[in-house]
Amino acid sequence: MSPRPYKLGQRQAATEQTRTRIIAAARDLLIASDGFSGFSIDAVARLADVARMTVYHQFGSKIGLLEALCDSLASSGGMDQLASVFRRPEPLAALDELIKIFGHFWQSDRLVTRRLRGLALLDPDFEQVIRARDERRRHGLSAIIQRYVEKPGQTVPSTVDEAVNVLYTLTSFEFFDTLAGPARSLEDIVPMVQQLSRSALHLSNEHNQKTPQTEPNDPHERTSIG
Amino acid sequence: MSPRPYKLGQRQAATEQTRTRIIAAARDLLIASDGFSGFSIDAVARLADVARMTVYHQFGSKIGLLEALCDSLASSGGMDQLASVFRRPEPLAALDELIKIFGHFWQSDRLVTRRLRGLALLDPDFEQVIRARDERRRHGLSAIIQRYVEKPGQTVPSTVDEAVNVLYTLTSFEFFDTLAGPARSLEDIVPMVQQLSRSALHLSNEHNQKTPQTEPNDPHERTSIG
DNA sequence: TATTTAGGTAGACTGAGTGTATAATTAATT
DNA sequence: AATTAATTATACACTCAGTCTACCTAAATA
Repeated sequence: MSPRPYKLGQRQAATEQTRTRIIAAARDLLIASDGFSGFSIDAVARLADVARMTVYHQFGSKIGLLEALCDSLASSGGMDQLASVFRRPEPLAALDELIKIFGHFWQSDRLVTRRLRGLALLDPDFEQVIRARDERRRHGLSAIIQRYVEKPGQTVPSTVDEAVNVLYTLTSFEFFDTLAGPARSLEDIVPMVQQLSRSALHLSNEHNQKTPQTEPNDPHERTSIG
Repeated sequence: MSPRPYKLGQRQAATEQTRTRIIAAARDLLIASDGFSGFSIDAVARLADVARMTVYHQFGSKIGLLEALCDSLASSGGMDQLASVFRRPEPLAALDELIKIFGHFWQSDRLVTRRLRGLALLDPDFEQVIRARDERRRHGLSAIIQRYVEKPGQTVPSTVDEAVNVLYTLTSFEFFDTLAGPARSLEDIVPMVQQLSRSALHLSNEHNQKTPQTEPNDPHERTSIG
């Protein structure tokens, strides 16, 4: 009755290869197929040359497969380089590099990422998968900005949260993707995002007090740095 | 054989009411249901208290129904107020008001809009519906910025396109939605977007020449307005 | 009033897709 | 040689989109 101990040794390699082949097929299908139609477990299995049941056996469900695809994209998209960002002593240089790294990441599988994020807007389960990863970016930005405000010590914590939130938005995939549009390469817009982020930081420093909800009818308000 | 001429008079009112009821049901279902699952023609028909065939008869397909929902949202979301924007003589005031109007629009049916835009990322047919509307916003921004640069006459057209593109991104639903997050009301972030847009405009004016692709290792680069 | 038109309905049907269950196959492990 | 786990083949229940046909009904027309 008691199950005999069993370690898969050589078999694990074959299993990993099967999983990799299925994930690659899922990625290819998301790129090739028109949108999300045409992306089915059946089509993935056919493209990966495995039985449909194997996909379910390895990933449990469609969402499970796409979650594994997310992991795969993060590994191959240079997300591991993020560790070097937090070793930089200068916060603004770290911010610039973080923007650059994420620019490359968003670009590396832009179509696939777009589809995955579209699905996250429609499926609450999958939304949590994406949100968890986004929150890691927010946490990284928070660490950078914390060190940034520690030097002059001029900003209150609530304003720090606001600044982090703006940077979080400016470094989102959606911002990169919309800004790049159909023509601009994502590498071309990295400097734009970097400059916008600097501007946002300066704005956060200026407005330690809440701006009153005035009518925006006066275009002559001072916006330059005093 | 030749069909007798037929004008629907009283019947048109009843038909309009049916369409309105179906669209309202679709909107409610997108809000209530978990994501996009649970949104089916059958569910919409049941909630609107019509036969499933009636939905197909009126809207042709699921995409057709959602396209009609887009029209309905634009009507009820205050998009008609955009006409007053372009009558403003001062471009920057017009920009501020455009941002304000879109802020209210994005907020008015935020969940529904999010689902619709998520679907647009997955379905190429529906993507064109959304893209066409977004391009109208770009066109409006372009008109404003054209008048803005006519006064000092300092910026070259290619830079105008870049400035319009940045403003297009800053006024996108995705930017508002990400910036607002779960806690901030969209009305609270309208001033942020307005200030970021001003900053982006100033950056566009400063950088008529392309910035070289340097390593972002120097955090002491001048970023203030000289 | 009789006829025509068109919106709305009912029901059946195809086709595709997800997810589950069960048993059989195969190869590595014990 | 027995066991374990991956993979497979097959069948099943269920949902959904979209199409088709026939029908009912009320308004419009002659």
